[in-house]
Amino acid sequence: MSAVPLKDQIHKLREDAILQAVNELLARKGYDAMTVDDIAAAVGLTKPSLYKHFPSKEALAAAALVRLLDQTLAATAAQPAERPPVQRLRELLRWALAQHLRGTMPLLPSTRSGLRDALLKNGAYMDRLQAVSATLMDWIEAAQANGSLSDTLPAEVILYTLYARTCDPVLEFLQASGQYSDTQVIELVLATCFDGLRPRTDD
Amino acid sequence: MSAVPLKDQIHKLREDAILQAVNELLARKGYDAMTVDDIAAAVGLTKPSLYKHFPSKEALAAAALVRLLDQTLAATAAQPAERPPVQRLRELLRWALAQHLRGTMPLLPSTRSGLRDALLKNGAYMDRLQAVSATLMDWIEAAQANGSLSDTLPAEVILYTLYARTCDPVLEFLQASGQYSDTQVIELVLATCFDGLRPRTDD
DNA sequence: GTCTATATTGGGATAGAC
DNA sequence: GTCTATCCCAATATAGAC
Repeated sequence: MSAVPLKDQIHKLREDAILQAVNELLARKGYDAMTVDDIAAAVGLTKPSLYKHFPSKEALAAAALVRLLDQTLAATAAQPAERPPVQRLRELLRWALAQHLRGTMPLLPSTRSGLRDALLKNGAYMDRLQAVSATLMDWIEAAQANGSLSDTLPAEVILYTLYARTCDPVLEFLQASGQYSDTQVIELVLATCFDGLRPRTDD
Repeated sequence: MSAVPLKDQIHKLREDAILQAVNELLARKGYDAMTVDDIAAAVGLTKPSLYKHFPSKEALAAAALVRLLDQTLAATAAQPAERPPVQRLRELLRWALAQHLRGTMPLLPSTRSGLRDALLKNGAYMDRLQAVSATLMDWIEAAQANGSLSDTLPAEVILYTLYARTCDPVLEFLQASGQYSDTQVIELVLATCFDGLRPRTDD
């Protein structure tokens, strides 16, 4: 157990604040529209100082997304093992939707952001994405096995669908309409995702 | 019946080809990453020539989206009136998803594209969006009334959900996985949208 | 490791010839 | 109404002083 030098702790805290700001900017403006000046202003630095911490805009965004995936991993680990798998999935999506509404969830998939190629080559990012996916796939297959998720859908279709809901524009539409509380928006999206648009005669 | 001058017909055809190219580029790269040079190259012109047809990049994108909404209106009008409303909605979504997979459906909502504000001030665009929405809302309410769509969901939540599915990243994920034909991808997304992820004990 | 000042490039838009 | 050549600004990135 070596003591962590105070200097490094401060350094870590500062970088964490930077990455948090990046995530919020990514959520609000997207990668292309977000400028490095935006980030610097948000965190109270100047551009060259930022470049002392991170070598490029891409690296900033990648590090911010890695941080987000770490938070996601923590959120999965926080799910009680005794909870039924479909409930764990539902709770995790609820958590992600809440992040989205709070403006701290950048639109992950966003195929056409120039960022995508860089992420695919980023080992730290891909490792964590793989880890999250593996956990979710376990839950999905368990839920299918016990009849609480459709087993006519391939598991990966369910996985992708859950990822996609995380950055569903419906959230912003409903929030912008001003007719629903954040909680109501989340429950509505959860309902359309798990129950579909057609009426349920069961349950 | 006044004859349309040949010159105007040619002009119309050329502008239509331009807008088609814009829609494909919007679908593939998104508004920010799409350059006016890209458009010019795709349609075999140079940049200044493009600017003779349209005054700005924003105007190009807006006109392309108006064209898309016109096609959407035509697709709604093509739905047989005797078909049940939920079937009309399903067919229309099927049509839109096919457009998306063919690479001709730009991601409409995309909140954070600088384009959004311009569109909100664009009368031609907003009129058509309003027209499409009005038709869909009629269908949705009719489907809720006859019990084929959930009436516990507000109609506008269903409307927004259908719009959102149109640019669902799940489509590209599944297509990229290479495991499914385009038809299968469409049917999978239709199923998750209308039936949800939980199993159906009915039907 | 922060700043001021600057290099450089990509890309939207235009001038002016034909 | 198409082209070549150019303007110009925004934004990434860096030099160099402190």
